[in-house]
Amino acid sequence: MNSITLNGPFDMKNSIESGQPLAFHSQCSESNGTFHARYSTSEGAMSASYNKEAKKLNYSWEGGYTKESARKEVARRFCINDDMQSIYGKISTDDFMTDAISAYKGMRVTCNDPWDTTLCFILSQFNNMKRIRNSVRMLANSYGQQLDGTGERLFPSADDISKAGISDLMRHGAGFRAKYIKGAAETCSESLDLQSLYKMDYETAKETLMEINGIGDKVADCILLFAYRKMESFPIDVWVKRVLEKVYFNGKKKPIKELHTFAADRWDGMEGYAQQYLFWHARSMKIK
DNA sequence: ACCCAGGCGGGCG
DNA sequence: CGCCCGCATGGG
Repeated sequence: MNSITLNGPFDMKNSIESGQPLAFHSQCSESNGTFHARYSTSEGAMSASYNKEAKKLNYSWEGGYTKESARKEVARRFCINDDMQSIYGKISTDDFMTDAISAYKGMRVTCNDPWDTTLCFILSQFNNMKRIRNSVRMLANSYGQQLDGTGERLFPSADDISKAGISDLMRHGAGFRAKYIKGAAETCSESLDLQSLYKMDYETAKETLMEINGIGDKVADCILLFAYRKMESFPIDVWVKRVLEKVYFNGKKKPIKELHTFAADRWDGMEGYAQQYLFWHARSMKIK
């Protein structure tokens, strides 16, 4: 069994279930304290589990991975080198944040493939978590490449989706977002190299993403955070908006623009991690 | 039955 | 430019 020993705190369950891309395309189970997840990528399938006592992240794989590339995938995916103490030092600005951190200590902002993240978060608009999961599963089953030897499907690539018809995409769970994911898939397989955004600064990368129909301020920030890990990004959805207004503005409604400025001032350079803890704490506590 | 969901683009004032 | 509206679909 291949494994990686972790130093800092790690909460695999919440890293996956907290509404990040893995929440939409992994299958999870839990048995006597060990959390297990299986997820597909464009190259193959990965099985990973975390043993809290031993602090070991165990993994195995199928498809186009080598021993080295598999290890790299897991280490990168779960961001094992994030310095959690330093991050917590930066974002534990008040009681609400310290509560969130203690509730989900070790939850990581994971690192995901740009196209996977783009597809997941275009699907997320005006949608709920369960339906997003089902949509991704249906799209993978219909359009993803087959993993050799199994009936399992890989995550559908931009090329796979670009070849589908809009009405078929609609029927496979995308609904009115079908035209957006097809357009994005065409752009990403023809004219825009998503790899090129890694070397762009936050603002430029965001402008580039928002040129795609169906990607607005919030979805762009999600892609920049969960794929490119640009920590200045601060996706503001209904939950984050509500919790910010409640905790920091005495319940007063504030425009998105002002909330972005607030976050940038308060969690300067680590807004992304702050958002993930705010979001998941607010959701779990059903703060409205 | 009825309400709502990790927003977005388009149309209007 | 800001505001407001409709949007496919299925889970609660």
